[in-house]
Amino acid sequence: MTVFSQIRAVTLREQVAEQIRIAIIEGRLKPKDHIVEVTLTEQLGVSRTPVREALIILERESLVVSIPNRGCFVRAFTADDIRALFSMRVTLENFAAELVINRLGHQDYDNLNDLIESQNLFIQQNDFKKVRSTDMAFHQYLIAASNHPHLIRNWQEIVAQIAAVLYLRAEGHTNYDEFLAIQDHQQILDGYRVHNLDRIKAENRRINKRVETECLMALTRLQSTAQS
Amino acid sequence: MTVFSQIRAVTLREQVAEQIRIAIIEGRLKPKDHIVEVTLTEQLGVSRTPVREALIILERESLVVSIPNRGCFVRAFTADDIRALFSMRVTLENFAAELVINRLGHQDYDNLNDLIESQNLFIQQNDFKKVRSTDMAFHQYLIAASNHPHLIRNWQEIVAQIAAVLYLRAEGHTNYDEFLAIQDHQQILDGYRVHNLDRIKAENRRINKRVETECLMALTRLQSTAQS
DNA sequence: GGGTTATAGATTGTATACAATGAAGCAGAA
DNA sequence: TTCTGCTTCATTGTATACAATCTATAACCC
Repeated sequence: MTVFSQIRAVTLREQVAEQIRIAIIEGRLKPKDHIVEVTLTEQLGVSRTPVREALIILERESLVVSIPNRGCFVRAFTADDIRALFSMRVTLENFAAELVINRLGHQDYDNLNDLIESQNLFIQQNDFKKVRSTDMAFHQYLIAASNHPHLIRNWQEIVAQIAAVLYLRAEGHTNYDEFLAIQDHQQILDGYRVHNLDRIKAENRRINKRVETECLMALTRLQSTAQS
Repeated sequence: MTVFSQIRAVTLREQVAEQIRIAIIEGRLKPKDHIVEVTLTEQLGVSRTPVREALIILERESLVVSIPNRGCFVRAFTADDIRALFSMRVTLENFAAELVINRLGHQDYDNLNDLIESQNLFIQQNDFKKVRSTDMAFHQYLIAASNHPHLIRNWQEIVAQIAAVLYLRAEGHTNYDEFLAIQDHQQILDGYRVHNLDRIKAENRRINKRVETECLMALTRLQSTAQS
């Protein structure tokens, strides 16, 4: 059918944006950090123009905050921000559920199940970077299946921001049960298998509430240690 | 209480973005139009840098499409795009309804009612520009009341895109009943007054479905005339 | 000392120059 | 004719220079 995949020119500004994005998500750039353009210029080996343009992109994604004539700062999330993020994520994922519940087939169920099993394996191997990405891939699969451009874009933005706060959980809430996520995903998959929309929605709410709580606890913990 | 309101420096790129945004929404820039940077440079009296940066912002808002080394083009909406826009708008407005239904008070009901009456007046005066902005203000009031940053941002993006296709309706579907919108708004307001969430959601679905249909009809009409 | 004003340094905002890319048209060969 | 390759031109991508702005520090006055 399709022999070749689309070729897309990738501009410098997008590469720069991706690098900064990853640095924020992985916590190498911390909240409130001042992002100085020339510093990135030197580290990335490009001129200021693509750096500036990348920062504009990231500002639109709410990963950085730009103050005119002052500069760019890594976004710091408040408790209210975290609550807003998760409430929006539930809204979007439940919308996705409505769209895809009658579109998924056996192949999809198998693919989703494979992701769950992979994640299980990675947990046992203590490879938490892959655990995170597989976890993400599970949710992304459902969102992508919606084929709804705005849903996909908005969800990705929200999730990137959540990822940026999740590193807080990793630092603060050191020892939480990774297998809970496995059970969560299985519950969701079962909901799709039996075409029970309400069950899926309830699961989404429950799961996101739990992760939200973990994030909030990590946040307060970090804030109290920052004061001392 | 607060004597002064916050002063916010406004950069050139934001002013440029706003001008282009309005031009697209008002239909002065038409879908598929090639936006050449130097042309805007001359018309706006600024250099290419802020123009470029403004175009990056608008690309993130999906009002223009940027192809590397080719340039920026005003977004052209397909039928699927329009359907996606309205389905997302319903999702967001229903989410807003959940958030604000128990927060609105008599003052809010009065404000919303004033907006409905103003719109009624503007219709009778045939001042359709004010009709549009008052219509928008009604919905915006409800969204803003949610105080949910992501909801507000996502909704504004969606609505800007809808506005960009609504001018199609104005051109294609010349004579539709402006008073329908008045009735719609009254239905929604009544729903809030009696705290009936399901009724509000159903109204939102119904209203957006109707406007979506009008947009789709206008789109097919314009496409058929474009061929001839 | 408390408070205001100058000054210096760093950083961002804007303008412009140069490099790279792609589209269109034309010429020539199969 | 139809395809290929070349050339030109318009336009975007990137780099850099200059202007405007802000922060902080120090000098100054009362």
